[in-house]
Amino acid sequence: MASGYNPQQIEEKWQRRWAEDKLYRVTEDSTRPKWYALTMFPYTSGDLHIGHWYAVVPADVHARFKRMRGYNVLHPMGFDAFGLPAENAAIKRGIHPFTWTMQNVDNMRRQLRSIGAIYDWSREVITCLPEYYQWTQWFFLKLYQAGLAYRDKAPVNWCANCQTVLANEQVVNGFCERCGTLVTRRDLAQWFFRITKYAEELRQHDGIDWPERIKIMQRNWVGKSQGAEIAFALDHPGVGEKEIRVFTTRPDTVFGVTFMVLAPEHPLVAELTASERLAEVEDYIERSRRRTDIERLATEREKEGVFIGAYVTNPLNGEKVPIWIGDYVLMSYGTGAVMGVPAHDERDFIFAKKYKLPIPVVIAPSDWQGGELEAAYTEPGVMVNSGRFNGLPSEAGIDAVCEYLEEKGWGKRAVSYRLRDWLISRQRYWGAPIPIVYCEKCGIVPVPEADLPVLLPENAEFKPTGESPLKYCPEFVNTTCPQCAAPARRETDTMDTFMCSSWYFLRYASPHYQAGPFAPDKLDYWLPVDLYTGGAEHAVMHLFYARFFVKALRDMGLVGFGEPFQRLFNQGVIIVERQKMSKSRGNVINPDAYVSELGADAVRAYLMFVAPWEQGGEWDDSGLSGISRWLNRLWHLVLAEYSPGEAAGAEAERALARITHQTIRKVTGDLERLRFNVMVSALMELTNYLAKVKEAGSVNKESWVGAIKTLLLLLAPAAPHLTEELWQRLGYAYSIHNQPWPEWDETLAQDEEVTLVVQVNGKLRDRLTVPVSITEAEAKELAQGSQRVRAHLEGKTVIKEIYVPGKLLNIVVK
RNA sequence: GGGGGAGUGCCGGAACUGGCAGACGGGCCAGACUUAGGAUCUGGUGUCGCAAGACGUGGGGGUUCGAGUCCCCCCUUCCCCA
Repeated sequence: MASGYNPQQIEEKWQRRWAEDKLYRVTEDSTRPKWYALTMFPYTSGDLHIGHWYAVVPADVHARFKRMRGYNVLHPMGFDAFGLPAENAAIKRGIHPFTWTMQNVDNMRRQLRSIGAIYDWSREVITCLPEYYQWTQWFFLKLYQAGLAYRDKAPVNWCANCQTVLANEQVVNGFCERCGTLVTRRDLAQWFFRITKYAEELRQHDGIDWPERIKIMQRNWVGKSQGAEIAFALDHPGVGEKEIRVFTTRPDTVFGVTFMVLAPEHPLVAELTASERLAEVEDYIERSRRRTDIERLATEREKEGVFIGAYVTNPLNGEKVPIWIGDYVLMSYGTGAVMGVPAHDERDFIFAKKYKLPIPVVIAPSDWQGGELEAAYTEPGVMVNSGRFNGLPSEAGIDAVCEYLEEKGWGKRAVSYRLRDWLISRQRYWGAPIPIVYCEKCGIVPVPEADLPVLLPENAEFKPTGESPLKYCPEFVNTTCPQCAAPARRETDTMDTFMCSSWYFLRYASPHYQAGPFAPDKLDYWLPVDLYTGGAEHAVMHLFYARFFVKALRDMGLVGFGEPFQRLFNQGVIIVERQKMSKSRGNVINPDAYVSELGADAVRAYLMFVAPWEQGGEWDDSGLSGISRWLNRLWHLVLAEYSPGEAAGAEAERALARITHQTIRKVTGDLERLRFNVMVSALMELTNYLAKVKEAGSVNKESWVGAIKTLLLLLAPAAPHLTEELWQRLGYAYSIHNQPWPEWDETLAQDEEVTLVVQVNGKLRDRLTVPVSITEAEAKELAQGSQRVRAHLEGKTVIKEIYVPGKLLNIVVK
């Protein structure tokens, strides 16, 4: 009798052997179709928990399946290694971010190896190494040259006491984390990428296979609205500006404007404020500085504002409109000014009620009697009190008003996006330095490509200031101007880490290429990514930035495609005790103990089985032991001596072939559609069936051997170590992972008999086992012969009979 | 407030384009083998009912010969945006 299943031994053994043989080493091969399967690379946080496994294992199973189906599969792995936690570790524990990060990489790489995936480790990328971030900086320069990178002022969190910039997480309830001083917002010159240039294209997802909800989220993120930009005339002594422009989606309501609201930081506020209002206005501006944008926009918050004592004129009706400031208007959206139409906008309605501003109706509800409104009416209606437009339906009015505005030169049709440019400056150490030099004479000077990388100095001081530590590193800051050689200063901010992950999938094609970020021929072979999998939390940020990057590179002629990820799939989340796993909750499941006790193969199979991949589910030890039992049973079944019994015969052999081929068909389809849970259950069913066959000895040796072989091949992607071991023990040639995927024969998979359901008035009355070839007439006759069916037909007239071939007969009676 | 999911036995979940609800696994119950069992094997397991049968996929309505599946309303819950 064979020895027992011992995953500890065989898993390590095969992992070593595969590595020695370079079994999963990938090179370009024009004779096979390529398949680029990418899993989002992990952040180097320290340990892989079971959630990481959940992201990684089914992706590996699918990649292995593709490999067996004859594809040349690239399935790489790497590490997203820059970012704040490394710097916090430096501050808290006095360990250098590089050391901390690389220790984590070592540990995570070890854990990832224990999974037994087909990663080609020679292609690993680590974003914090100079050989990588040199190209991150190179891309910055390319974007700068293309006019897609620019410097502008943007607000940051500022602590007046510490005299420093704070990161968002250092602001606790609006106060400085350390000294408790109220945090205000202050403008700082920072770098932006002009992602808004691609707003329209980023809304479209033509030709790519992405989940509908991710596409919707991205469209909402871009936030396109159509409407008009309208100039309200300004005539204010001593002010050069002659108009204030507002964007509105409702030009049909312009006759109902009774006030205008500017963002408190609007540049005209200082000039327009009447002296007697000054104190109140300044006080209001000061208070709104302390609020975050999210607070300012919160719908449940009371809308507040202050009249500044100035007016504009409504071009359509010539009325004087008082100017207010209100912090629910943001400078960064639209023009930083909105028109107030209280009768037809909820926020404006509340605002007008509070400050007793008039609320004239200009869009009449169908049942309107001319009275006052109880609440804002935002639906379509008929235009009233609107001069020449009276009587027009409001939907048609939008167009008519636009037409008129354009004719008179008072405004124009316009599109407004919610999307803002991407702020990439971080006042942090652990990131790729922005390759820019500031020179007294030459101004902003990009670092020449030949001088890359701009290395992060090792000896930076980590003060928990929130300000870039590079600022206090003279060897780094002080340099010479690349243009005029005069003394100059380096940019001390580093780049947002989303920048590193916006192009890493390009690097895997040629990770050691030194003449550029990628070798063009290799890129052409592998890209775009065929299947990209990862968590849905990256729906907007990472996936959005990566798409922007690729589109920008396409327009520079650097890549030949406009979408990086052909198909996107989001797996669900593994939860523990009904809660999301997190370090702070202390409910993180580390897979190492399970791997050493039950084996990686059992953990792999369990994660596939626990729930549909896109859904995720609860981690449950007892479910895992069920899988372990199955693999054990399978092990003994495969290695057991098989001897046909006296009852062995052709019918049972046909039945076994049928089940086997049906299983091939099912498993193939399930893997193709990433339905791993049902794939595993199909393999369990086949195992159970084989156990019965074995017990009965009902087939000849050849049939048995063939079925076992198929079972192993079908299981190989899911349980690579176990199947490799059994494959070898059965005497087949190494490696099972180089075998072609089994094909099914549709004829053999065909059922000979089916269960015909007989219903009377839609209620199940009998089940008949009939040959598949049964005709409608035969089926009806058989049904009539059924005692149980007849009982329900007695004394009734048959009105109609519905027959679904091979499935069902429904007799409708009265 | 807007957008998107999800509600099926005791539990995780099956059910392809409407056609046998509950596959597979866990748990539980009974039995076998055992010095022992958190091992292994066999059988059972939606609810009510002795049975025939009736009921049953969050609730209510609808379409249909037939609805877990399609349509409308409602409830619960999760995620994203505000």
